[in-house]
Amino acid sequence: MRSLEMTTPWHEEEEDVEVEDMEITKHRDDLTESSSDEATGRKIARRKNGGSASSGGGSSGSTTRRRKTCISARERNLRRLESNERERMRMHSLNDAFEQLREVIPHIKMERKLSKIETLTLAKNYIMALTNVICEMRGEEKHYTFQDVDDDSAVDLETTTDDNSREQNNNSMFQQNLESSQENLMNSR
DNA sequence: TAGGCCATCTGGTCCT
DNA sequence: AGGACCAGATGGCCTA
Repeated sequence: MRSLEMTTPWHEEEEDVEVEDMEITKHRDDLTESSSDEATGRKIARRKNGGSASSGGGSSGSTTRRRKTCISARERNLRRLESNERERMRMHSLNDAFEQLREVIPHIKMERKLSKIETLTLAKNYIMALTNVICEMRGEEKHYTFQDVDDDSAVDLETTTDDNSREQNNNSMFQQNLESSQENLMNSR
């Protein structure tokens, strides 16, 4: 478990807290304007308007002031903002990867896109199905069995019966797809 | 309205 | 030292 003790919260610097809040808001304005992603801009805008965005630990509303550190509060703010931007970019690239994964996983089309946990679960099942096909082609025993929905998935705890049946459909679709492509492969030889 | 999912911020820790 | 990664917190949106 992480320690909730913060060593040097960035707002507990030599400058007044309120001044720093103003500055961080200004920087967020800049980032919002420079961002090409509208959704990102909206999210940041929301943060500006409403959310405190304070995480657990030191930012619990304390207005105590401390005098120390070799870098200025302004510099610290700037680094925080740069760090936020990098983190946003990192999460965007992660989401891009999820999107690419969604595109290559055969699944029953839904009106809504697959959630992240669904995407990972389907990907796992697809890999298992592919592994089974390889085993079959080698004349080995299948590694995995698809019985209903697997029991250790977080999805299973939260999904409805419809979702469960959809996942079963997806699994059987894996099998059908793989069997037909297996036949094609055999025929082409 | 509750719950699921998500984006973002944030500070701590790890890695180069 | 600085960036990447991680996990907790928060609040918005959507759906049943």
